[in-house]
Amino acid sequence: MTEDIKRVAREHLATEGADLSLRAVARDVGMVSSAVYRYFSSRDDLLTALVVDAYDELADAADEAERAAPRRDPHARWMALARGIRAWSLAHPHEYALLYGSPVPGYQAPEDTVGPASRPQLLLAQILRDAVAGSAVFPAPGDRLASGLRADMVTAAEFLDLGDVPAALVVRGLVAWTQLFGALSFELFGRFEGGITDADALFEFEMRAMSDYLGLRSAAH
Amino acid sequence: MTEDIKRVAREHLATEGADLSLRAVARDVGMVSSAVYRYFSSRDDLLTALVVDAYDELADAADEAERAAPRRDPHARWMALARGIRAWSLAHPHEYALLYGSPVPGYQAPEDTVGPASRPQLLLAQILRDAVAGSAVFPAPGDRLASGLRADMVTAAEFLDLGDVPAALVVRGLVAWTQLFGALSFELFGRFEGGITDADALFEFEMRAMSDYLGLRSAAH
DNA sequence: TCCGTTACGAGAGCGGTGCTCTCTTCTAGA
DNA sequence: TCTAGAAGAGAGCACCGCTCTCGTAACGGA
Repeated sequence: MTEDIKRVAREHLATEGADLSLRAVARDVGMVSSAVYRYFSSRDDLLTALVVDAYDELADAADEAERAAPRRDPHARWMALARGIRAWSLAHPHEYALLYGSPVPGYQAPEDTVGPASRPQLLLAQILRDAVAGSAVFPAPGDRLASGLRADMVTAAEFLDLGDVPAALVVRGLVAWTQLFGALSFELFGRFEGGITDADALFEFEMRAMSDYLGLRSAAH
Repeated sequence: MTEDIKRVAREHLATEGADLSLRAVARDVGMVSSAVYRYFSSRDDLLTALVVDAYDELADAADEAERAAPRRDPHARWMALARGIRAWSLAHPHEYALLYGSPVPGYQAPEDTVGPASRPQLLLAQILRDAVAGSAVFPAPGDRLASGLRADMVTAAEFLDLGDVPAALVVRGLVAWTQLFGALSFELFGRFEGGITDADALFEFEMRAMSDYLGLRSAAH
């Protein structure tokens, strides 16, 4: 039953967006609204369940896309990861907005979303780790990091299990990650409406630029 | 009266966020909800007015910050612009979400927002134009642009009145712009909660990286 | 001065929302 | 067979956006 409600809610999410109505979902399931509260303690609770599912779906899709790239080619893996994330996001714009858009008013993402939320980042972390281990990354220039920034990067490196990845590369990974989701947000939230017609080409350019910025080596690049 | 309503609505926006209630605004103004409809034909109409105002405020703040930087130092101007945009955004998180966050469900930004929406971008355009005119930019490497992407950049260059700025630099400007707003969205939408403590330092690093990427020359850089 | 027009606001009401409370029914286990 | 608990129904509360009607006050022209 819980799965039934989530399924219908996902459909509503896909068509109407984040302002899904618990009553409408209940109607579609064939229940009265109060009955839904047997399974979800509130509308936010239902939303949280969808958020967690969406993170997992995104991570699965990205993981699968990334796995198709040759293991020893970090550039190809990065591009595959980025394309995989974008493909899922374009196919699920409302879910994307839920995950990476403005926070739903009055909705505070609870603790149990941070685990799933970090899964996509772990995929990039793994690429960087493998690249460093396999010497498939050009040595990062000696960026001077402010002490607070360096400390944050060390913490992040521990959290993401980035063994030998230097802090200077970690922060560059964060820059690339920011670029990726900035690009997706621009595209999905309609900021390209007036002007950009070839969003595919722009995205490819951006991700290639980030690959260069990360210093990822590639067989054919 | 219209200004009165907008003022109160802005206050509500600052405290509650995008789900502002027309009735609550009316109460605070001292009117009954139906009276508000004399001034705004719908809640979306009121929201649009706030959006336009917010774009203008942001552009004004960014413009003022940018003007404080030396005219012939494009790096300093870019950093000042970025810092100005960030400062306004941190001071007005809900407005930022309204402008650059996920689209409000069921709300379609009407035509009259595209003008104000392009104002901030024009500030970057001016920096690039001056930098090229004053030879204060390292020649952009010969990035190969896909034909569709090149065409889009030419169109954008016309729209933004970028005279001699080459397409390869225009697209880099777009990359930097994307990075800027990606960073702000991450910060403002709470994606830094677990880990980043020195957001200032990270932002400085990112914007400096983008300045390098753009090839902006600086007296002391 | 009188009258008609117009702007402005109040009020009731419609259908929708999230959520709570109470009540009934149904089912599984002792 | 009896009982405890789960599951759903229904009514109701306070809120929402929005529409319609009505009263009032101000103003301009004859």
